[in-house]
Amino acid sequence: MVSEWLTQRFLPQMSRPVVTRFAPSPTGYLHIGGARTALFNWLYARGRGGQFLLRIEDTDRERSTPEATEAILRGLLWLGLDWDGEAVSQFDRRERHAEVAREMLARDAAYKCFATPDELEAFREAARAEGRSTLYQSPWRDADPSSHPDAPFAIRMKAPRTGETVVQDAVQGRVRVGNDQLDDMVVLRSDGTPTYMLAVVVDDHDMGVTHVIRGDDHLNNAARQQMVYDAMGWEVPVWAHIPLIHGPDGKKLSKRHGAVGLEEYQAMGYPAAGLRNYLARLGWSHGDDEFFTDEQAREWFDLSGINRAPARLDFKKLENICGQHIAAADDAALLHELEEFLAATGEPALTPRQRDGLSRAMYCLKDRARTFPQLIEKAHFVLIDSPISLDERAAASLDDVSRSILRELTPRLQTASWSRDTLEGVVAEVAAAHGLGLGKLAAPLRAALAGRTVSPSVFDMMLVLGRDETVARLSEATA
RNA sequence: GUCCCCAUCGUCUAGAGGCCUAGGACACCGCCCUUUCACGGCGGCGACCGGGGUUCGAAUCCCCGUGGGGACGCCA
Repeated sequence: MVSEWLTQRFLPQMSRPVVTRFAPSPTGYLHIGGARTALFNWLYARGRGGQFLLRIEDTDRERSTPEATEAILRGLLWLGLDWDGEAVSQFDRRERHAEVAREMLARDAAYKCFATPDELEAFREAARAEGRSTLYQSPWRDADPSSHPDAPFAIRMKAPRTGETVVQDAVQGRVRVGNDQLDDMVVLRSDGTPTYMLAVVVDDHDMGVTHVIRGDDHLNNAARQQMVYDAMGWEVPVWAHIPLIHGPDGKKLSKRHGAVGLEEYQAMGYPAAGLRNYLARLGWSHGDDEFFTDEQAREWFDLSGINRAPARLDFKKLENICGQHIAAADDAALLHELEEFLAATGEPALTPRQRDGLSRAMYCLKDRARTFPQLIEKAHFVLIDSPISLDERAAASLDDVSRSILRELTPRLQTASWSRDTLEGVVAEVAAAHGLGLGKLAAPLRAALAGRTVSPSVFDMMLVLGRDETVARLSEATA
């Protein structure tokens, strides 16, 4: 029992060096679901010393745009998913696809179909109206070649009409499809261009792809595509059809759920490492592990850990994971990523002074933020210039009494040694002298230093700002 | 309509016949820590879709319902 399960899940994957691929069609932005598919392929290949390839499925000339291709590449790069070699253009390989179609014709695995698109449409309409199956059975399948008209034709696969096709899937298990459900799909259009069904198989074979990890909306297609592999005598890759990502309401992810394109996630300020972690964990698990590094993900990732049910996007959890990654990140790397975020969203770049301050403040900022905008918000005190403006609540906490106490504190800070212990001692003494708790004095101090009522610890701010700036802000606030 | 896939707390999930009084994480609610916001700590709430089998024993295996999703193009 167990050994059979092991055999089914693992055996096909053990023999060949792993080659995976991501094959998006460049008709828009990079979908967050597509990004996860890419991630799974990347994780699987990288975790096994294999190759991760990229192919742009641009055979639909109407809808494919170079801008969309650019957006996809940019998105993958931002997510940190590097591919091996050059991205392959499927359109560029159309001659090869046509060659395979002709080869299938020669092998009698395919035939010329002279039915026109109008005839097909009429057939489907009638079938639908009568409640019959819309699967098209071409009269040309068994027609005598000598009776062929001198007209444009499409090349159709000669699919078996009886029996069943079995798709052995690493995620879905053994999937059986009755051959009466499979029609003679077109592989080469009457204009001589290949269809997706043909191109995908030829390319995957030629590129040496061993594992096809893709959305389960392709599960049905796998049965059809196997016919092409069989017709050409090619080895069928390991299939792994992963469930799609759904919106928070369980419906197919769409615009109305908010962010769908990867670039929107970037613009919202999620760190790439956090998004990788979250996306990897969505529909895949390794025991109870929730927070992990890329190294761990590569080591742990396996097809057997992929769930079969669609998963819903949960922004709260995404934020939480991102917060953990920000907290765990190296200060310098985080600053660099923050600057890239600023650039990507069209924000003004940091001044040298701001970068310097941020770099010194990072230690007390990063365990409080889940996204880059939050990080920037927390860093407000170090980003602003004198004279600093107070928001309404900060202004309210700087009343006359507070100001007079701060005026008393200022000269003492001018002579105190600039360490946390000393600063805490000095502030505590001044507070105590007025019969106040630390909290009472911290509020106006915070207002004076940050112009707000929410900020990092007042002592962290003083340490980051330094004596001169601290004293300057206090003098300014009490003037 | 036909075919395919799926089904554990609100969400992501652990679970491979006895380790399950069903575990973890996020969210939510308390309390603690605390100079604010956060972090953190402790605790609480909270699920095996329904019905039949199989078995000494079922979240786990089988069947039927139900509910979701996907596919049915000379789109990809």
